This record gives sequence, C-alpha cells and structure tokens, in this order.
Amino acid sequence: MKTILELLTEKTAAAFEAAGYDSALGRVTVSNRPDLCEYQCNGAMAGAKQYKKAPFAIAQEVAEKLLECDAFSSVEALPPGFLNLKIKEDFLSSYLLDCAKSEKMGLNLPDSALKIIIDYGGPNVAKPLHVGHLRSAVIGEAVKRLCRFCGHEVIGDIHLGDWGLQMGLIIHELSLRKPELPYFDPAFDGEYPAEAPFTLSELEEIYPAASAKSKEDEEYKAAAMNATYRLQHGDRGCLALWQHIMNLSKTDLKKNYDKLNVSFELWNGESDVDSLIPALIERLDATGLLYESEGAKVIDVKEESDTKEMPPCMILKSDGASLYATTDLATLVMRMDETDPDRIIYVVDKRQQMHFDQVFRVAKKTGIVPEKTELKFIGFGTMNGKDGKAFKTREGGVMRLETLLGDIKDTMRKKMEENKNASDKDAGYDIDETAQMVSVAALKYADLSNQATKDYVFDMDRFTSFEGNTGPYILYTMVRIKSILKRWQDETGGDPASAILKGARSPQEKDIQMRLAGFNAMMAGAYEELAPHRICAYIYELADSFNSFYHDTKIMAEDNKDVQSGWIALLYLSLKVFESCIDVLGFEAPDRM
RNA sequence: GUGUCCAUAGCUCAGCUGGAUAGAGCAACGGCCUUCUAAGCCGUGGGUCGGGGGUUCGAAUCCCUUUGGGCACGCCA
Repeated sequence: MKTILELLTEKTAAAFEAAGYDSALGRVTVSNRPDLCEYQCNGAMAGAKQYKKAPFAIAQEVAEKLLECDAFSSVEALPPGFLNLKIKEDFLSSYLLDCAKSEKMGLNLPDSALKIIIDYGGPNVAKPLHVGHLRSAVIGEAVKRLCRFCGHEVIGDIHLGDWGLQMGLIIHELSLRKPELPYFDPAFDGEYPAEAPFTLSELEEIYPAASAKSKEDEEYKAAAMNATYRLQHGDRGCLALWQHIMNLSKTDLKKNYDKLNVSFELWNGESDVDSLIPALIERLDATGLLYESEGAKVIDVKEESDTKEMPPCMILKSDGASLYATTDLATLVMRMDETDPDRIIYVVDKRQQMHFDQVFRVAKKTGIVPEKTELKFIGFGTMNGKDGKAFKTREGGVMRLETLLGDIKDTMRKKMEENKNASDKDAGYDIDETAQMVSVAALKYADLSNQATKDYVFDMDRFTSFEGNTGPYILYTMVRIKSILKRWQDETGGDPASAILKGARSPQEKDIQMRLAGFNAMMAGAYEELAPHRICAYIYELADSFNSFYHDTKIMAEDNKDVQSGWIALLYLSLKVFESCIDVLGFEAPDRM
C-alpha cells in the first residue's frame, strides 16, 4: 500500500494541477514545525521562478483547491510560501487501520523476492571473538534481518578465516609441544583419535604464542609455513588436526554468536574454496586480462572515471601462492555457482574498501559475476574507547566479546536486583534471562544507533547507565505497554488485537499515530540505504512519544470503555511496530524488567 | 605525496536528500511517585554547524578554497 506521504502528496499534487501548476510541486513532507501543523508542502516556493509569480500567491491558490479535501482539517498558506497542512484525525486513524490489516504494517513487499547473500562475521578460527568482530556481527545481522523483513530471500555467510598461516602456526606449535601425537608421525596409517588432543582454552593460548614466536624466529616461521603447505596439500595428520581445531572452534563461535542473537545460514570459509582456485586461475588467464607484473600475476582494474590511483588487483604472489583477493574471487565463483544471487552484500571494516573495489571490478570484468548481480560493500568504522583510540581493556589488551557482554550483564543484573519489587518474585520471571536480553539490547542498540560508516566511541559507563537514548529505554517502554495490555486483558477479557483504533483525542496521541503511520516509509528507507540506524532513530522517537502519552493518560483508570479500547488498539499497534523494529535490529524485549 | 571519509552544544551523536526558531541523550540546574514499572515525565541554561568564498528567494545540507584529524594506497588477511 501507499505511504501516508504518498497519499497526501497525491492530494496536493492534484490541487497544484487544478490551480494550473506542475503536479510535481505537490510533494508533501512531515512538518518541521510540529507546533504549526503535521505535514507541509514547499512546492509553491520551488515553483515561483518557473511561473514568475510570488510563491505566497501560488500557495494561496493551491490552498483554495484543498479546502474540500478529505485528508486535511485545515490548509494554510504562509509567507513566503509554505503550505501548512493539518491532518484530519479520522483520515489518520483509518490509514492506520489499513496498515494494521496489512501483513507488515503497510510496508510494500516486492513482486518477486531478490536472492541476497550477506557476507559478515568473518572470524578466524582458533582465535576468540573480540570487540573487533562485534560490529560486523551486529550490523551484518541487522542488515540481513532488514532485507528479510522487506521480503527478500537472504542467506548469511560467516566467511571463516580457516585456511591460512594461522593454522600452520598452531600445527607447528603443537608438534613441538606434543611430538608424540600420531598426527606428526608420517608412518602412522591408522585411525586418528576422535577426541581433540587439546582444549579450547589451550588452543586460544597456543595461537598467540605461536604467532609471537614466528615474528622473532625465522626458522620457526618457515616451519609454520611448511605446516601450512602440508595442510593445504592434503597431509593426513595436518588435516585431522585441522578438523579438530575447526570442530572446537566452530562450537565456541556458535555459542558466542548465539549470545548475541547472531546466526549464520552458511558456515563456509576459505578452506571451502581452496579447491576452486586452480580453475579460477585458468579462467582468469583465459580472459587474457591476467598478466605478470614484478613477478606476480595481476589484473588491471583502472577505470576512466577514477579520480585516484587504482593499483592492479594481485591474484597470485610471485611464489605462486594465492592471496586474499584470490579466495574472495573463488568464493564469488562458488556463490554464483551454488546460489546465483541478485545481490551480495559485504559487511566489512571500511579499511578494506579498496580491496573490495578491486575484487568487484575483477569479478565484473572477467564475467565471474554477471552484470545483473549487484556487489555491495558496507564498510563500518572502528569501535573506539573513550580516549578515541581503538577499544581496549584497562590493561591495554584486546577485550574479548564474552568479557564485554559479561560485564554489561553483571551491571544490568545489579540494577535489576536494586529495582526489584514484590511482584517480581512471581514464578516465570527469570532474572538471568532478562539481564541477558537487556544487555544484548544495550550493546546492539549502542552500535546500531550510530551510522555504520563512522567510527564511534563505546563508553562502557554510558551504556551501562541505561538512561536516555539506549536499548534499555526502548525495552522499558515496551515493557510498560505489555504490562498495560496484560492488565486490560485480565480485567476485561478482551483481545487487544481486535480493539478498534479511534481518532486521536490529544496531541500526544496524534503524535504516536503519525509516527506509526510513518513506519512503512521509514522501513523502506532503511532498506534502501541499508541503514539500521534509521530504525533506531525511529523507535527512539516512537518511545519518546509513547512515554509522554503514557505520563499524561491514565489508560486503565479511564471510565469510558470505548475510549479505553481505542487506546488499547493504539498500544497494541505500537507494540507490533516496536517488536518488528527490534526484531530487525536483532534483540528481544522481556515481559518485565 | 595521491585518494578518501570526517569536523554540529562541555561530552556522545541525530539532522529524513535545499525550507520556517539546527534537534536528542549525557553532564549542570529546577520540578513531578497514595493511581497502568521514576530504567520514566516536565522545565531552564548551553551553538558563528572548523574558517573563508560562492550558487539562490532560502545552505549544517550543493560547489570551490583553506585548516585540523581518521583511514587506505601490490606480494598480510
């Protein structure tokens, strides 16, 4: 269905036309002076030059034509040429009734769903998740859910880093620590143990230790590279160890992503495309675009319109080994082959912008990805600490995601215990579960409410205080709504879903209705720009409107049951909108907090 | 050096594609709990939108210029 702005624009456009002006001037927007009117149209000013006429005169003529309009209770022309439009209460409420009846609150769904792959997460196995992985996971998940909510078929792919030197480092370090293991015996041809010869925490200690050694010791590094080579060339022992590492690591990753409400449909990694690389090279070679430069194999990606220097994309190193770009291209080959998507969206640190520019150009130029498939890069900024530098622990180390989430949860729990009142002792109220929900909301909302492309400051104290524009504020608002709906249901036995929305009786109520009426346009805009922060801004404003209304209106104390059920309908609709929004953002609201 | 992104209240950020008096939150100050959760509500103070030009009826928004910062620029991923 049409957005309310589209409907109102149709009305004013017709009026412009009736008055003898271009109907394109009739664009209606939400008023930026809510004290004067709800909606406005500035077309008279835009058209003044074209018609060589005072904008105020045009506005007056158009206002004249809108007197009989069923949508506006008043239309006022104001100098220099504003057209101030006040909406009729019943026009607004009947629009909302239509929205409520539609599947997704008035959001238009596409005729045919696009097939979209979202590449996000990108953790390395054998390394714990840290705050550097947070943004990709949180933003990627939100973008995935946003696309899905807007009616598309979406596949999330974690794109594991599971095939590089890091694996060789671990294998080599293990061979030094536990040389007696059968994996290191070339003569061994029996079954390897099913149980991994190390624990997860050992693994997490081994990698940084090995990495540090390799930086100081050339011989050590060479041995690790050799282990990498053996792994990539099918050595049984190496592969078996690799499998152990993968199993342990994936289980742990899953557990941590679960806590964040993040999940992936595909757990593919670099290892899955390794076998495709030889064919990829042949294919690239066959295009004639691949050539040798300084010993390496590269493809030019310069374009006429470039304002900057664009280095060629390196496909093979001078020693013949593959690179980052190679696996990314091979991954594209696989994705086109298996899924043939209409769009692939990468949610990656913005510092990798140029790399992806190069990969995308090679993919298009060589036909790996056809013209019709859109390759989209969403680059996000760094999460900084209060000092403006990359977020660190107090000791200056990298903070694990688990620790961060745990700290927020602890603070949260304390706060809940302080606020505890008698009714919270009821059965079915799980303080731990609630603390978990609220902390996830706090963390995700803090991230998503900023524009993805910008760096942002993560201030632990600020986000655990839970005041103002925060995830918990949104949840708190929803809890208030849920609480009233439940009481009303208990007291009247009515079903909130069948309560009928009425025309607004107060400015606060009208404010909520207007915001609800803007839901479909907001969501469509957020999808268009792949911008979750627009959703955050929207629910914050909706929460603000609601809380103001809540304060002034004693819903349960209302004697007029007709009026009361109208409010219940409003609350029910608001809750539906809130729930849709936070579901897209990737968190949930408890019933109480 | 080249390119790119950014600069808005003391701090953290919005600003819906050029509109009226630039908005929130935090911090500061003052009010509001015998009635649906005070994680809330209402109010006060706080701005040369980095500087300078330009485009036009009108600019935080578009163009040029300048200053200060972040980031990226072939054999890491």
